[in-house]
Amino acid sequence: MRDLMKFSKIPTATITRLSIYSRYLEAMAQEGVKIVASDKLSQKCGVNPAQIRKDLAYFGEFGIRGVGYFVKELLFEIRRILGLHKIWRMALVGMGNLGSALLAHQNFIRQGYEFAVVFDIDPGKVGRRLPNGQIIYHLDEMESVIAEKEIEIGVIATPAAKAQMVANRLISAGIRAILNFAPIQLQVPEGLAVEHVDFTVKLDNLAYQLTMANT
Amino acid sequence: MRDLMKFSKIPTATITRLSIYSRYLEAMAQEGVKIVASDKLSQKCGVNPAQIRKDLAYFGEFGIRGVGYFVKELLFEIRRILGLHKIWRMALVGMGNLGSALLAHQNFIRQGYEFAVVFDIDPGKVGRRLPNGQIIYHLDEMESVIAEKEIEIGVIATPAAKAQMVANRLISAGIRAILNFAPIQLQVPEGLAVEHVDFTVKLDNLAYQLTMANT
DNA sequence: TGGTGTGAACAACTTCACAGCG
DNA sequence: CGCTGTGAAGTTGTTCACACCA
Repeated sequence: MRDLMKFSKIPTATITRLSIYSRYLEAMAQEGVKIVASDKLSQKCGVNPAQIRKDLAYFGEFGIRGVGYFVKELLFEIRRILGLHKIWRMALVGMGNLGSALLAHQNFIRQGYEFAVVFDIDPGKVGRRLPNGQIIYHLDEMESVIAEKEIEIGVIATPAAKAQMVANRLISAGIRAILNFAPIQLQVPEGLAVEHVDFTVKLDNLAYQLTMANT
Repeated sequence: MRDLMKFSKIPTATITRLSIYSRYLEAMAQEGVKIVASDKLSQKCGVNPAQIRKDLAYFGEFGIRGVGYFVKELLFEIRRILGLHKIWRMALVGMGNLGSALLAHQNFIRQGYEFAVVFDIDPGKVGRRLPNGQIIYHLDEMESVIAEKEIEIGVIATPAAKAQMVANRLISAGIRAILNFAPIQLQVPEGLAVEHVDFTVKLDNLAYQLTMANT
């Protein structure tokens, strides 16, 4: 981390790729691979080797010329860049099918994330205790619970119709980032971090590609 | 649809945005809104109005100068462009938590998609009949079932370790497109359509943004 | 020797600005 | 008059090609 000026103009795509690199570096580290060159990583990730080197160069000089990168060291650096030297505390909102699926995804902690609280609005669910130990809180308790448990990331897994309302409440409760699974574009104040996971859009892309292929 | 040459160079981002436009047009159509201008749609979607007009212009002239676009007509055109004038038959592979969540997502049919078959490998699940009427087939029956039921899109909702194997089998069974929820970059032959839904990457983006915001 | 780090060329996408038309 | 459709300008991201160094 040398020149902070650099950080302002780093492409989002670079961060996304760093995340992908880290995944393969993790696998390699586990297999006992010590050193990797950008060409090798390129094959695994489907990213141009020059792109990989440029992505890394934004943050420092991690490689050795004529050799490559030390797997463990590079993994450590990327995780540090991404901010994964700590556990991020998340709130899950919406205990439907998707919510359950997310909770069950137990690699989270290893990767640096945990669902510290769960919210729902259904009286039949509120108050129940989940296998992992969490209690389901009512939406109305959000403000106090989020402050108390020091939650930083809100995950919206509600129907689309409720998502904006939930986002508003998360924001006024002091959340700083939102991962949105509902199929709407959230309106949020400047500076708040939002990411959107939307597989219906991806399906439409596939439908388009298949349709075009037949032309 | 005038000049087919145009179609070769349409940005993926354009298709993704068309999908988003269609969502808001649907909402407007339901509310009885007859006409919309690119400025209005821009506010809803968070896309520059010139961008919207340019996206549409790839495919024809759908608007009226000085007026805007007829909501229903534009929606129809976009759905035609995306290939949603038919129901796409999909195979779900992996009946874990995520698989269940996907099956429960019942807007699919209205949007132009249906899970026509479900596969798993767990003997405790294979043969069971799901609420929607589908039987869970074993992976080994994939080749025949996919041909018989004329499946075009495969949806991978298995653990990462199995995803490549499943993809290979889907491909040799004749599938033409894959929606992959497993956190690995699939290796597939040229020309096969693949989309990847990966929320851990999105989380890493949020972690990075939060970390940077504190610098 | 062989692979990194990087300026310079290139390619892709977005926004501007305004002509043109209903 | 107002909003579309679009060339031209601007911006951003990617790839090349090679100097440089372990």
